[in-house]
Amino acid sequence: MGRAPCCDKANVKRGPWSPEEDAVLKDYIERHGTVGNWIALPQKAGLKRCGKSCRLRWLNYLRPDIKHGGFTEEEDLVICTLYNKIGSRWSVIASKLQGRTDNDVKNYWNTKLKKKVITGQISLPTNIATSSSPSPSNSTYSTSTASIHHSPSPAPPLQPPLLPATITQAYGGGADFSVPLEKRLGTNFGFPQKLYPEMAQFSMMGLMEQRDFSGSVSVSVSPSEDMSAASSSPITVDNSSSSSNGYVNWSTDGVGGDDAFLSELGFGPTGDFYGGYGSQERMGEVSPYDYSDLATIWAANETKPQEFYQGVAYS
DNA sequence: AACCTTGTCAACCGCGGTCCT
DNA sequence: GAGGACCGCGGTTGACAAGGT
Repeated sequence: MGRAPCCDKANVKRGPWSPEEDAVLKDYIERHGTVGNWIALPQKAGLKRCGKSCRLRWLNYLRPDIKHGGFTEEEDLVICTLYNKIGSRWSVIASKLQGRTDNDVKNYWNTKLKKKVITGQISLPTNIATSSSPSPSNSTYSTSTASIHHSPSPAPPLQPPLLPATITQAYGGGADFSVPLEKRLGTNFGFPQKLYPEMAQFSMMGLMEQRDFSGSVSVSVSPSEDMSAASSSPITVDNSSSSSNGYVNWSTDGVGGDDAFLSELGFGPTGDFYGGYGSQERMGEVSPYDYSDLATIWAANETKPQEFYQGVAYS
C-alpha cells in the first residue's frame, strides 16, 4: 500500500498561477502565515491548488525577500565554488545567496552557469583569503580576487571527479608516473587551492620529499626513494602567487577539486574524510590543525599513501 | 511567413526524512 | 515501535519565447 496522495489531483488546478491566485495566496499567508500546514492551506485560503503547489509558489516566487533578476558575478562564483565542493545540493547553495531559491540556483546552473564554466568564462578565485586572520566560519566565500573572463577563452572541458581507480590507472597502477603529477598541477581549469605547508609536507610523506615550501617563488617536489621507479621529473607546484606566509598554491583539473587532489597525494578516499578541515579551500578559514591526526586516520582505515600508488583500492 | 530548434524557467513529481499519534 | 501525514529536496517536464533556417 503506497502513500496516500497529498491532494485529490482531479479537483485541483495545475499549471501556471494567475495573478488572482497569487494575490489570494499572498494575502492569506501575510495574514495567517502558513501555520505549518501547507496541505490544509489551500482549502482555508479558498484556492483550488495542491498544498505542495502553494508552498512552491510562495517559496519560489511570492516571498517578499525573493530577489528576481539576473545573477551577479559574485553569485556566479559562490555557486561555482560550492558546486565544486558539495555538488548539486541546491538548497545549501541557495542558502548562501541572499534572496535566491534552490530552484533559481538549479535552473541557473543548468541553463547558463555550467556553460560559462565549461567555456572558461568563469574561473574560480586564484588567491582567496590570503589574509593571515583565519575565520572560524566556512559559510561565506570571499570572491574579491576572483576572475571572470568576459571574452571566451579556450579551456579544458569539465571532467568527472577523479576516482581512486581512475587515478591509479592514470599512474599506471603502481610506481609508474605515466601521467606526471605536474600535468595535474597548474592546469588552467582547475580550482586553485592552497595547502598549509605542514600539511603539504605531511601529505607527501612516503611519496615525495619536500624541497622547500618557504620560498616565495617556487616549490619543487620530487619522488621519494620509495618511488624510485617513478619518473625523475620534478613536480613543480605553482607558488608564484603565494604570500609570505609560506602557503603553497595548487590546483586540480577536475570537479573533484581538493578532495581528488588530496587523494592523488595519497590521503585516501575523497569526500569528507578529513572532517572538512583538510580540504578547506580558503586558507583564511582554516586553522592550523595538527595534521598528524591524519596518521591516526590512515592507521584506522589501514590506508597509507604508498598503498595508493601500489594500486591498493581504498574502500 | 512558416517551421524548426534551442533556451529559459515555473511547476510538477516522487522520494527520503522527520514529526506526531 | 509502527504507520500515517507532512515537509523539503533534487530531478525532470512542459509551456512559452527567442532565434535560426
